[in-house]
Amino acid sequence: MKNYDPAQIEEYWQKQWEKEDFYRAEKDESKTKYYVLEMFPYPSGKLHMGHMRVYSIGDVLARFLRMRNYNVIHPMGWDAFGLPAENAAIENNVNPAEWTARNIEHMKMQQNRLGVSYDWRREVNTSAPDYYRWSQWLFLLMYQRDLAYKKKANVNWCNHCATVLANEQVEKGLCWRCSSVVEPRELEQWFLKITDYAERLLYDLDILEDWPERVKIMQQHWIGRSEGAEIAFGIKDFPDEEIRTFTTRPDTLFGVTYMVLAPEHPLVGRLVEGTEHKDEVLDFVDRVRKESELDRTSEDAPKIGLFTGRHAVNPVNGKEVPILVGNYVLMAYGTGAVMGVPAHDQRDFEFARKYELPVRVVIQPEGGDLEGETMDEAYVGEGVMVNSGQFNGTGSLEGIKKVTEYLEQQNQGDFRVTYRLRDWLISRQRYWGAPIPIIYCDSCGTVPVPEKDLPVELPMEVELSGDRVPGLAHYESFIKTTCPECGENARRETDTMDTFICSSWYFLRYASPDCTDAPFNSDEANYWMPVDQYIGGIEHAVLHLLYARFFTKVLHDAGMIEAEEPFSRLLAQGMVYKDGAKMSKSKGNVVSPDEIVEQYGADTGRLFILFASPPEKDLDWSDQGVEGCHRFLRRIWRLTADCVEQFLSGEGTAESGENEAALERSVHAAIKKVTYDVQERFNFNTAISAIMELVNAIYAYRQAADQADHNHEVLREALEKTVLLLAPFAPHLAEEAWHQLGYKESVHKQFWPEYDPGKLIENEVEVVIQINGKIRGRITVPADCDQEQLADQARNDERIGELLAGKEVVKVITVPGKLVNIVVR
RNA sequence: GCGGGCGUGGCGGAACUGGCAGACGCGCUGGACUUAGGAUCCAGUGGGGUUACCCGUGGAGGUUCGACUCCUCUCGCCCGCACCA
Repeated sequence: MKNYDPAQIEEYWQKQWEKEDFYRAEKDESKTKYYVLEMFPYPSGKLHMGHMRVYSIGDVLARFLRMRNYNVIHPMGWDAFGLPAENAAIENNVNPAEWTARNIEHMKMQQNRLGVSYDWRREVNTSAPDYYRWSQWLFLLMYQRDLAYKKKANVNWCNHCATVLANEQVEKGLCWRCSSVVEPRELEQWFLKITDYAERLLYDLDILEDWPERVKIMQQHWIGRSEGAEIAFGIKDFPDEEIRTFTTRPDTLFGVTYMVLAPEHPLVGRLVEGTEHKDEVLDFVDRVRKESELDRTSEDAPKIGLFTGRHAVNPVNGKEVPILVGNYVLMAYGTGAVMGVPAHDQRDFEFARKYELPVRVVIQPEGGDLEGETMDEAYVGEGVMVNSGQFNGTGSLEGIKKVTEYLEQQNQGDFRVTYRLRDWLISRQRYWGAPIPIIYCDSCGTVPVPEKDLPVELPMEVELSGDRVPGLAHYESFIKTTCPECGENARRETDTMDTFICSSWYFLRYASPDCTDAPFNSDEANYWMPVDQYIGGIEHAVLHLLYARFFTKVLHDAGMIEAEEPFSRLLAQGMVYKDGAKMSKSKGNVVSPDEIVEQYGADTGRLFILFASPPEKDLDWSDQGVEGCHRFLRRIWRLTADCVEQFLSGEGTAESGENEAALERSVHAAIKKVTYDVQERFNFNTAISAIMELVNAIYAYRQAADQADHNHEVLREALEKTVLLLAPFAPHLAEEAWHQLGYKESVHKQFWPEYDPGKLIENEVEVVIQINGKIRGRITVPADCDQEQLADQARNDERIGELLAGKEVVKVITVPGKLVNIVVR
C-alpha cells in the first residue's frame, strides 16, 4: 500500500460508484423511507464553502441512514432562474440559458468531486421547459382556486433590478439582492393569496417540533396575527360614508380623541374637498407617497399629521373627533385608518402631545389616578374602564369583549383578526423566469393559457446589445397570440414569475422527475414525502420556507399530496467564517472547495468542515485545522496498511487479556457514541472526535505489546469497525481501506455496526472521593460495589482518614461508579 | 424597543437528565527516529505556587452535600423584527 494519495483513490471510487449506480433510490414499501434534502443551489458558477458545508452535512446523514437500512432518497437540482444569469449574459455576451447550463455542468462536477451521494437520475432544473411548464401549471391551479389574482397596488420597485419585489424580499427598505433603496410604484401585478392560509401557516408551526425555535418565531412574527375589532366611525356631513378602523383595544374606544388616515386612504380626497385644508393635505399626500419605504418607516422619521377639516363620530358616545392624515399610518395593514387613543397607546400619546390633542384616560390601573394632562407616557396595561358610560367599572380584558359585542348589536363593528402577512406579489418584469401563463383578449378579458398549450416558452433569441436583457414585453413575437376562447388576436402577459415559485415545489418533483402528465406523481410523492430532514441556510427562514409551506398546503387542499407540511425536520446550518469575517472576495479570505480538494482531497475537506463545529453553529475556517484532519486520515491509512501487512504475516496470538478487553471496550464505546451523536444529536464534531479516540486506542494497543503478542482477531475487529464508522464522513478513504482489508463489496453497502452493552462493562472503576465537595482522593473499586461498601472504602483510604481526623462526619453521599462526597463539620 | 441566541485554556470546541471542567483537534514544549525534517512516533500542556495547596466556565448573588449546567440581578457580543394600530 502506497502513501495516502486522495486524488487517485477519490477519483477511482467516484467512477466506481457511478458505474454501479449506487445511490439510486426506488420506492420500496418494505423499507422505511428517509428523505434527506439540502436546499438546491442557484447555479452561480462555482461552489463555495457554504455549499460544501451543507452537502457534507446532508451526505453524512444519507450515507449513515443507508447503512441503517433506511430507503434513502437524496436528490439534487438547480434553482436556475434568476437575475444573475441576465447580468452575466450582458457581461459575457451569452444567452442566459447557455450561461446557466455551463454553470450547472461545472458545479455538478464539483459536487461529484466532493463524493456526495446523489441520485442524479432525479436531478431537476427549474429553468428547463419540462420543469417550468409545471410551475406554470401550478400557477393556473392557483388561478382556478381563486388564489392568483391581478390588482393595481402600490408595490415595491427596485430600480437597479428593474423589477418589483415581494414584501418578503425587501429588507429594511432595501432590495434583498442588490441593496438598492426600494421605491413605491403603482402597478398592476399578479399576487398569490397566501393570506388565505395565514391562519394555517401560523398554527401548523406547532406541528413542526423539529424545527429550530428561532425559525418558527420568525415566521410567527412575519405572519403577525392580531385579535381585535373592526369599528365603524361615522363622518360628520357625510351620512353615507364611514371610516372603518382596526384596533386590538376596543376597550379604549371611549378614549378616542382623533382619527388618522393613511395618505393612500381612498376617502382622503373626498374629505378634504371643499375645505381650506385641501391643497395642503393633497400636497402632503403626494409627497409621502413618493417616499421610499425606508424613509417613511425609519425610526427617526417624524410622525406628521395634517387636519382634514372633517370630523368622525364615535359610535359609542357620538363624540366628534378631528380626522387627520398621517404619514405613519400604513394602508397595507388593517384598514388604513387608526383611532387615536393617546392615553393608552404610546405612539398615539407622542403624536397627541406633539399636536396638542386631548388625552383622555379611560382605563385606570388598580389604585391608579392617571390624568390625561399630567401623564408622561401612555398606560398600556390592564385596568378598569372609566369615563366609558355604561361600561364603567368593567375590567379592560372583559371590556374588549363587551364593547365589541355592543358594537355588533349596533351594527357598528365586529370581532376581527388581522394579519401582518400580505399577499405574495409574484410578477417580475424580467426575462429569465417562467412566463406567467395568461392571455389578455379584448373581448374575453383575462384568459388562462389552456393546459395543453403549456409550457409558454421563453423566446430563445435574446437581445444582448443593451445594458440589460430586455423583458418579455420587448418581444413582439412572444406577445402576439390568439385568444384560446374566441380565436381573435390577443396579447400574452409579459411578466415572469418570482423564482421563489419554482423553488416552492421542487422537492415534490424529485419524487417523479420525468412525470409528463402532472407536476409530480402523487403515489410516488406520497411515498417519499414529507422531507424527513431538510438542511439549508437561515436566510430562508421566512422566504422560501414560508412559500414552500404555502404551496404544500394548497396542493394538499387540491388533493394532490397527503402531506400538509413539506419539511418534518429542519436544520439551519451556520455560516462559514475565516479570521472572524464572512468569507468574501473583498476581504480576501476566501477558501474554495476546489483548492481544498486539490490539496488534501474531498475526504479531508468534509471531515474538517464537520469536525470544526456543530452544524447549526457558525464555523471558523482554519488552515491548520484542515491539516489536522488530513493528518488524522493519513494516520488511519498507515494503520490500515500496517495492520494488513501484519495480518498477512500471520504472526500473533490468540490470547485475550486486559489489553484486548480495553480495546474492545473502546470499540463498542465508539460505536455507541458515534451512533448517538449522528442519529439523535446531529453533532458530527463529537462523533468524529469519538472516532479519533478509537484510533488513538488502537495505536495504544499496538504500542502496548510486541507485534507477536497482538490478537489479530480483536485488532482486525477494531480496525474494521473504525472503517465502518468513518464511512459516512470520509467515504473514499473508508472504501479503499475496506477493500484493503480484503472485502469485495462496498463499505457503503454494509450495515452500520451495533454495539454490545456487555462489552462496555468494566470490572473496576475509579471513583472520586470528595470532602465537602472538593476532590481529595481517588480509589479503584469493583464496578458492582454497592453504596455502603463504597462509602466504607472511601473512609478507609489512608489519605482521607488523615483529613477526616478530628472532624465530625455529617453525611456521606455516594454516586455509584462516580464519586463519594463526605460532608464534615 | 420587542423576540431569539451566545459568552468555557493561546485557538476551534467537549462535558448526556446537577456528580472528576477543558474530551477531540490545532498550537506550543520536550524526547525518540533521522544526513535532515515542516514526515512519523512517544510524553507534557487552564493559571499560580518549591510539597499531599489555592484559584478557575463574562460579572455579582442564591438554591444544593455538590453548579458550566437550576434561579435572580447584571455586563458584553451576534442575529431577526422594528411606527403592524
